[in-house]
Parts: sequence; structure tokens; C-alpha cells
Amino acid sequence: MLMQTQLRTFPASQLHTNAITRSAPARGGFGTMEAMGSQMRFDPNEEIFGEGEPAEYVYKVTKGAVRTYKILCDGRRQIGGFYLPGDIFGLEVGKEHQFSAEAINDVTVLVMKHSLIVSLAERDCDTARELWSFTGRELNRVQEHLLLLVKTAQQRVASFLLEMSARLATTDAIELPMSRQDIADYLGLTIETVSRTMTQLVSEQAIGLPSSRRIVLRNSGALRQLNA
Amino acid sequence: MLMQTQLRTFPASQLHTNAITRSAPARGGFGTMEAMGSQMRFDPNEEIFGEGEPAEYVYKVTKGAVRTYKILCDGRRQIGGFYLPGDIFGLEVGKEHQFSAEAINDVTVLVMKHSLIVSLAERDCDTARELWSFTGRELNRVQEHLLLLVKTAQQRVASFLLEMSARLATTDAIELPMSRQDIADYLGLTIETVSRTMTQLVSEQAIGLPSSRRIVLRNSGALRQLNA
DNA sequence: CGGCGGCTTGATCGGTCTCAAGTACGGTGG
DNA sequence: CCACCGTACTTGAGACCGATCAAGCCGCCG
Repeated sequence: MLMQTQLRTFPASQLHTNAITRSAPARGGFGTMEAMGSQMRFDPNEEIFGEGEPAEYVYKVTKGAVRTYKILCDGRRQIGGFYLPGDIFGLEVGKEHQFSAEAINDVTVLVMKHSLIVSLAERDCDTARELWSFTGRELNRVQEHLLLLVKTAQQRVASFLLEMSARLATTDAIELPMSRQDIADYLGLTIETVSRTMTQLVSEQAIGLPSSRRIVLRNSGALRQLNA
Repeated sequence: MLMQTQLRTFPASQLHTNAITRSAPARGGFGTMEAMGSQMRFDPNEEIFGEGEPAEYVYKVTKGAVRTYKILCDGRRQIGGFYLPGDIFGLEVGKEHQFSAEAINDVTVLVMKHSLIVSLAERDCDTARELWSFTGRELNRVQEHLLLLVKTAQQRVASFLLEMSARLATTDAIELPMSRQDIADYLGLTIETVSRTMTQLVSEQAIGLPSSRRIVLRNSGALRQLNA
């Protein structure tokens, strides 16, 4: 059982087999720290860490998508954020993780020891500044997310699509990694409302929907106008 | 007009007359920094700073209550937080204020130069750590606020009352500094719904309401149970 | 005493949820 | 190759919660 708990957080073979896999020098964010990371893989829906667990590690997505979430008292799930390649997650200021984290699809992350980063920050003020800056950006992101939740369903979905477009679009088409349920739980809506709203946006020529996970932004101005 | 902009942020006489008023040595939070602060006063509903303005100063409430907010595209106002005596606000990681801030009632704050704090943090890693820690607590607060917004009206109001009780109650009775409109804009509800929900909680014996701003928690267990 | 702002209460409307089918897609086995 | 299945998604009908619109009430101050 002690085994199991460890396994859930750091599945099986990974901690040891993959610990050897050193990462290439970093491009963006947390410069030197990334040199210390090792790679880990997670299957779809696999837990990466759980709410309340000690925040031993910090993660950077190299492939796939991650969701963080809390289960509310009434059983609903609130998604706190989606993390895509290049994004850092699991970096806590306190001792424990405030949210749980799961892989959405096949995920590869770079793992760094929290304690190493913190102790480095105690000597190196640039690292300290970087930590502060990261948490500040996370704060801004959550503020934006909060503002979403007081809008109408159409506005929430439109904002979500624009955000995803900005984060993972190379063309005007995007391939969503997450399910309708994930989107719903992020936006504080039901799956049915998300679905209905999307078809509504299709009929308004704002988006195209060649398949349920594939979105084409036909009129991003109209989407933007719903909020601005 | 250049005058006016300045006046709106740092009203009239204050910057010069009060800059002399040195504060006593600090007890909690931002230790040494407080020694550098000067006092400022604001009238009810007076703007302390505006969204998008350069974040030149950091504030600590010594008396009264402050709200931060954004005006949404549709004209509604979303309140980001309430700041009570002892609370720090206006500390940004970036260059600009993300929210506007107003005095709710008669407010006295301690003002510190943002640039001084930051430059201190560049040399002193303890200060850097304190900045990070502050932003981390702010992040947790906003996360909690976000979770509020996906609950029912009763749950939101109950959580709000419990939070206020924890923050400003000496006995089981609390004197709210903010109006129903402020509460509504914090909880993402209308003033009518807040009012109705309160009377409902009265009829359920969960609270007493001797006057509209005065709340007595009669059965805080029941309030807590709405969320837990 | 009159007026005004903040709060409460009532009646109705509308958006989102709930419950219930129906449909598309991918995988598996015959 | 097709039949079958399970899962994810869409669509529909009705209920419900909170918003809106509209009075009315209370406390405060002139």
C-alpha cells in the first residue's frame, strides 16, 4: 500500500529507468533548472499527482496535454487549467499540491525536484525572481479564468476557443486534446451546454467543426466581439 | 489634465503632506519594507489606483476596507477581492495594475514604493522569498474565489459570510464594511439574489440580521455544511 | 416631514441544467 | 469485410435557478 501510493504518483518503472534520460539545455523559462530534469511518461487519464500530496516535483510538459482539477463537495469536477507543451505545472509556493493533475492523452514531462529549485533560489536571486514571475503569470491566468465564469455560455466557449487557438494553433484550425467533459468542467458548464453552444457557433458561421475535436476559426472577430 | 490623472491616483495634498508620516516598525509580513512606508487616506468610493496604471506603489491597509475590481465588457463589475486591515494589495509582478482599487469606507493605507521593494529583493533573497510567498497566497485566494463561482447562490453567500467571519469577527457577530452590491459583484450574483439568499438563511436560523450590515452567525455548522 | 439611497420583496422571464434519446466513430471479433 | 459494441458527442423537452423588471420598505439626513 505504501508501494501503491508511490506508484500512483510516480508510476512503476519510471522513476528509475527514466531518471537517466537527461534533457537538452532549455530554451524558455527556468533556464538552468531544466538541465537537472528527467523525463517521465504518462498514459491517458493517468494521475500525475494528487491534491494534498507533498509538492516534491515540478513538471514541464514536453508532449501532450495535462489538466489540473479539484473534485467539489457535490461530486462535480472543476478543472483549474490545461497545460500544453512548454507549460510548467505543479510548482507550489506551499508544501502541498493544491490541485490534482492528470494526463489528458499520452504525455511526456520533464520533472525537476522542487527542493532543488527552491534551494537554488535561496542563493540565486535571478532564480528567485523567476519563481515569483512564474507564480505571477499563473495568478494572472487564474484571474482571467475567474472572469470567464461570470459570463454567458456563449462567451465562455468563445473565449475558450480563442485561448486554445492562441496556444496551440499553427493555422486557423486547431485539434483539441481534451474532451467536451473537460471543456465543460473548465468553463463551469455542462457537457450538453458546451455541445449546444458549439453547434450554435457553427450555425453562426463563427467556427467550423469538421470533427468533434477539430475546430476551424472562421470568424475569430465575431468570437472576440462576444467578449470585448 | 495631467494634474487630474495624478490627483486621481494620489489625491491632492496626500503625497506630500503625508509622506512625512513614518510608520512604526512592522509586526507581520514584509518586515523591513514597512519601515519605509508613508500613510495615505482615502474617502469612501475614492479610487486608489486604476487598472492598467503603472504599479508604482504597494499598499497595506491599516484601517477600513478596499475592493479591487474590473469593469466587464457588458458594464457589469467583477470584484476581485476585499482587503481588510493587515492585508496587502496592489503588489504586481508585472508593470501594471491588473485591477482597479477603491476605498469602500474611510481607509488608511501604508504606501511603499514598488521599485524599492523589488530592488531590495534583488539583493536580499529573504525579501525575494517573501514576494513569492505573497503572490502564492494571493494565487490560492483567487483559486478559492474561482471555486465559489461555480456553486449555487446559497453556497456562495454562505462561503462569503464564513470567510468574512474568519477575517473580521471578534465575536460571532460581524459588521460588514461593504454594500450588497459589492457582495453581489464579488459573488457573481445580483443584489436581489444576495438579499433573498440572506433572508432565506435567516429563516433557516443559520444567521441573524439585526441590521443589513450586521450579521450574526447562529449556526455556522449549517453554513459550512452547504459547501463541505 | 420629505426625500434619497440602500435594501427587501414580488412577479415574470430566460438561460442553463437535467433527463432522455439518438447519432457518429473507433475498436474488436467473427 | 462487416456486425457489434462502447464511448463520446449531439439533440430534444421540460424543470429550475437566478436575472430582470417593478414596487415597496427602512433608515438617515436635510
